[in-house]
Amino acid sequence: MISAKNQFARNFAARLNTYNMAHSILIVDDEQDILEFLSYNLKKEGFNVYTAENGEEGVQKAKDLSPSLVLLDVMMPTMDGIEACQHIREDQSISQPIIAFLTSRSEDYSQIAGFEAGADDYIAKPIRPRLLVSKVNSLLRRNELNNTADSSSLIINREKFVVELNGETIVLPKKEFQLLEFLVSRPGKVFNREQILAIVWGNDAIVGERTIDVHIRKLREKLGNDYIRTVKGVGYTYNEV
Amino acid sequence: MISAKNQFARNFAARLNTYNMAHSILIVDDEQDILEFLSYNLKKEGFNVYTAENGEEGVQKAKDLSPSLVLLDVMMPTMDGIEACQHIREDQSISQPIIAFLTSRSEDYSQIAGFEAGADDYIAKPIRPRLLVSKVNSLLRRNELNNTADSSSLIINREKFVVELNGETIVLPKKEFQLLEFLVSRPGKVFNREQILAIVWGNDAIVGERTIDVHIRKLREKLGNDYIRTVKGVGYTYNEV
DNA sequence: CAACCTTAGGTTACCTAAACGTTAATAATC
DNA sequence: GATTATTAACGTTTAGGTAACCTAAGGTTG
Repeated sequence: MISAKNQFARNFAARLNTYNMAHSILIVDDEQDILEFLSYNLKKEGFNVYTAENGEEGVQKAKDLSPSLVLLDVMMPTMDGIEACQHIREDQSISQPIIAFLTSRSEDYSQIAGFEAGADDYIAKPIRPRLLVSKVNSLLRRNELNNTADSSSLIINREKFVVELNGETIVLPKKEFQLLEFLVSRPGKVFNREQILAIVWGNDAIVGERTIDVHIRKLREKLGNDYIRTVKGVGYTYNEV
Repeated sequence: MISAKNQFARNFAARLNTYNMAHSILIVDDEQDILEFLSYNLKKEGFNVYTAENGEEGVQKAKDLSPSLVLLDVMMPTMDGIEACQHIREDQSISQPIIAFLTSRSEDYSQIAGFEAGADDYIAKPIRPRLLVSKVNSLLRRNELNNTADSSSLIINREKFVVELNGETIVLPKKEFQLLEFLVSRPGKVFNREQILAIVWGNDAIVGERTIDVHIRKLREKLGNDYIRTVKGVGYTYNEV
């Protein structure tokens, strides 16, 4: 039997997927067999996969195809991954994708340089398919929440793990951050307690009813009372002021 | 209207200027065919390439042309590479370039002597074009990173494994330095333990969880408590004060 | 329409365990 | 042999959870 929590979590995830209609991923690597290996594994998961064989081509395709995620090999001829990453990050006409590097061990400089160049994460070679897929999913999921969050004066900065409200930076503990992130993911939508528990606390977590209230209260304490509205008997919703 | 391709071409060219074309490289070697081979491959990448056929000429051209990088053959008549390197390093009127030696395999002594003379790296013969290019890029990038005096008062000197904080020079052991270097690569970004381990310790290293904490503590001991922020359950981040 | 309940959520203070900090001793490295 | 890295053991902090109680909204009843 599927629990109500599980059910909701799956529905919610499904809906997120529908919105972006099968994410597209661009893989940039000069080695043909790695391209094929990654392609195969990601296509199997239902992603739209594109490939490029060097940095230059990668930047061009990032521009043309607007992928959600770019997997960049560091070592490449013509234009290496770090340079390509810089180009992508600096080009305003490119709808900024998530960028993850593919690195072999002992590429000391390049790894740090990679983050400095604006990468979000890295994936270490040799690549294990399962880990790849789970990492890719987690990266993409993070992006969905990010994208919907910047319409108001409240900016959720997942990278820095802080919230910016009217120019003021607020540091939040993990759970409070996640709860706010979830509510903000759909401004105006009222989430019931069951849904909040399923997403923020996880399908299996068993916490009391008051727990949510307390976290809501702490958020209100920090943000002001106007952002999170209680709909009695239904749930909570985030509203722009 | 400007086509996407045109647009890209212009952006791309502009960036080549910033990243590559600004760099000039001086190659010093007595063998004509090696000069040509290296020249060809580096010119193809858009670098400004100059050549010299012995140490004396190399020092002179380093002075006249102010290259960003000098590739020095070790074994040369008239004045060998190590001597030339010393001359370049000692001459205050030369805007100090990055110096890399070209060495044949198992010239162990010369490599050590080379570093003593002030070299930054060495490149082993026989030289593979791809590796050459990526190494050259990496060296030039390292230099750029070095010169990028961060907006804050913390300056990382990768050469000397030293950090300058408010004018004060702090000597850091390797691991502490690497950890700090990594965190500073993206001020504000919260790195989780997995990422820290992978980049600073290497993909395969298996060290205990407390190891990171201890190094963080040592850094805080030396820098003060305000620079590295803990995000409980998430990771660490470097923040300018 | 008072007075009374009922219900859902708000508030506070407190407890606990996980996560992190610290120290010192040992191992590795240079 | 000295410096640096790692580990283990223990101390500390704090985020997260809970219980107990409070309050407000709204419904019910005489």
